[in-house]
Amino acid sequence: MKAPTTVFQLSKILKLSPSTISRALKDHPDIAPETRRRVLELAQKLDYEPNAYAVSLRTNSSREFGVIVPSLKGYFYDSFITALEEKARNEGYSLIILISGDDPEVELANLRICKQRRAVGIFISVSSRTANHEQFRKLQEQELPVVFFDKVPEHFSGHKIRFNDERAATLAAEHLIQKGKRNILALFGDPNMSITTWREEAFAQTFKNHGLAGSFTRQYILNEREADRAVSIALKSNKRPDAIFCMTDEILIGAMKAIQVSATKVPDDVGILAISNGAFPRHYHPEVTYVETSGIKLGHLAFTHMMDFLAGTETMRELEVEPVLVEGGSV
Amino acid sequence: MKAPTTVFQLSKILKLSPSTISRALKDHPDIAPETRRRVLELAQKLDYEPNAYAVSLRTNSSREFGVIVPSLKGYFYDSFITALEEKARNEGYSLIILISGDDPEVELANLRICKQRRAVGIFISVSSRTANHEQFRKLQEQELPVVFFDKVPEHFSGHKIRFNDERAATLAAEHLIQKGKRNILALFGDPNMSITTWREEAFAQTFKNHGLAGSFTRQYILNEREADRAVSIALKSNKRPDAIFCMTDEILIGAMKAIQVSATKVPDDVGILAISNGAFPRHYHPEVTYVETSGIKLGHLAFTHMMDFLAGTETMRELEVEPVLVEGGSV
DNA sequence: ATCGGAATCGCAAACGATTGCGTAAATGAC
DNA sequence: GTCATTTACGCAATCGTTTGCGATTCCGAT
Repeated sequence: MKAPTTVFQLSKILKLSPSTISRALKDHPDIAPETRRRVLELAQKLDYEPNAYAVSLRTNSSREFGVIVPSLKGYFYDSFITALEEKARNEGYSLIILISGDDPEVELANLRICKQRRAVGIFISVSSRTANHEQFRKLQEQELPVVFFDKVPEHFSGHKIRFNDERAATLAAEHLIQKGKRNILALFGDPNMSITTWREEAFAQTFKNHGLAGSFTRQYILNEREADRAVSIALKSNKRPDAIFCMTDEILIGAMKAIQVSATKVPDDVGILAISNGAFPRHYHPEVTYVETSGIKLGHLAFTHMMDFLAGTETMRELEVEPVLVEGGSV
Repeated sequence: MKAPTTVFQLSKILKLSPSTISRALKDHPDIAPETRRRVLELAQKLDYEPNAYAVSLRTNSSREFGVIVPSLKGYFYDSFITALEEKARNEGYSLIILISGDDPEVELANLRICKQRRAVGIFISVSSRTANHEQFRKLQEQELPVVFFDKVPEHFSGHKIRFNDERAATLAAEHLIQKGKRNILALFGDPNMSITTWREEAFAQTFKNHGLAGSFTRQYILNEREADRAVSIALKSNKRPDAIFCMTDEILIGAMKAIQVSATKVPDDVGILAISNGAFPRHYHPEVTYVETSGIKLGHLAFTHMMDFLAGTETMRELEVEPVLVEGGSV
């Protein structure tokens, strides 16, 4: 790469000092209009762009946030990041996006990168295998704001932005109850993940509150294929479920594959309801009714909270996004 | 944020010069083992991380790439970026990911950010509305390597990494012919996009080469809903197609919705074949046969080429990823 | 005792932009 | 014409790290 234009070069050409160039470029009142015009003109002509490193070093402010996610797939983080990026760009910030691949080692390395880049703040969805919170404690000690989102560490206090999972599961359960479903196959995710526990308990509690504790059968599903198999078996059984609840998009996809194989009609033969980011449910016909856990909303809230905290108008808090029911035609 | 530890602080505490600290931290042979040990120990204790801005400013090398994409959605860019990020991280580089939202203005702003950040190189999939190539010419003038990928500008010469679209369409056509399909509904995308033209021409040519020019009906589809409607109508017509070809994932999704509504059986009643990144075809049952245009492969090739060019072992070139047919059970 | 040469470490100048302070010239008030 | 103020610009330090060039000590070899 050719050496980019610098203020010094501009100053030499115009026979001015670097100070004057710098001030002219940022509309400092000390500069004569005619001088400013000449500077801007030459800067434009020579394609001058300020060296972000020099600026950040001198002003000691980086204007960038670190974003650490386990993966870009999963149809959630992409929308979260999209929301974050848009808001950040509008405020003059940019993002360092780092993918941990659900590996605590890489996650740690990524945190170091954020520190080296002097990020003003970090957004992180922790890897599911992250057990040690020592690094987060250190960051707090150094007063580098860390906003946890989606997958938040349970036994560590900090900024947390997540969905109200209990409410999501409750909404789902209530809708199924209201639609008269009394023999539901409820598919939950990994029972070792706290998100599963929360959703499952709220789901069960809702049925119990309606005196319908026996209206659903729960099953734990680790991946798409397992969902496929579970639903496939259930549909063939003699007491076929009248509705299927899918805790995640992944489970929904597996379930829908099984339904497509069978001659089962949705929603007449069996109802489907999922908790989802909102993309997949629309891929089917009829569109699947779902409780929305929107990455966009989460991204907006996370960014707003970060900015407020940086501005000093907010304290360390745990915030929740309220999910809403989006009716398709599947229940 | 608290002020992070600096070499200067370390040097004061250890009564050494900053030079010695700096050298000790990077295993310079001039440093005595005992001294190095003491420095590393204190650095560890005080959580020292080098200021990336100061390093980049001094060494004049940023070790980061700019990545500009129209969007993160669409299940293609996410995999491309994932591939890029992994390779970059392994080489000690990181990515500045910028989303243009298919807006040429934002795209331009993003390019400026890359320049200000002194990115070593830029990967960009240009917005479909980008008509002016002036900015790219300027970048070439400044010898800042720009690698175009996926959506590459047609009338501008530069590094281009894209799929062999002609081959993808040819593969698709040949597979349909081989399977005996003679009444195909071929759904292409926006006729104003060059990618559509390439795929369409190769598709048509393949049929012509087999003396089967009349075996398919082409239709242009701008979005998912249009695909849904087109297929829906076609399936009800008295000369129902024996196969449907979908040029993109978006079209596939719309087509599959229509198929789910009808009582049509795949592949017995109608075959389905798509050109896809590979995620969606697996969501259906039977899994949809597709010609793979893998974001992962494209990402790997783009990064490798960028590194080779930077190393001087490659020249400005246009490279293509060869698509492969992945058989599901839909044809 | 002298000398050559490792082995260690420090000095100081960079990298590019910003900014408090100082100063010369221009302007205004009287 | 004098003095005070404003206008417009320059000086030089600074951010944190790197690195070429010395400088010092210490050692064994002659």
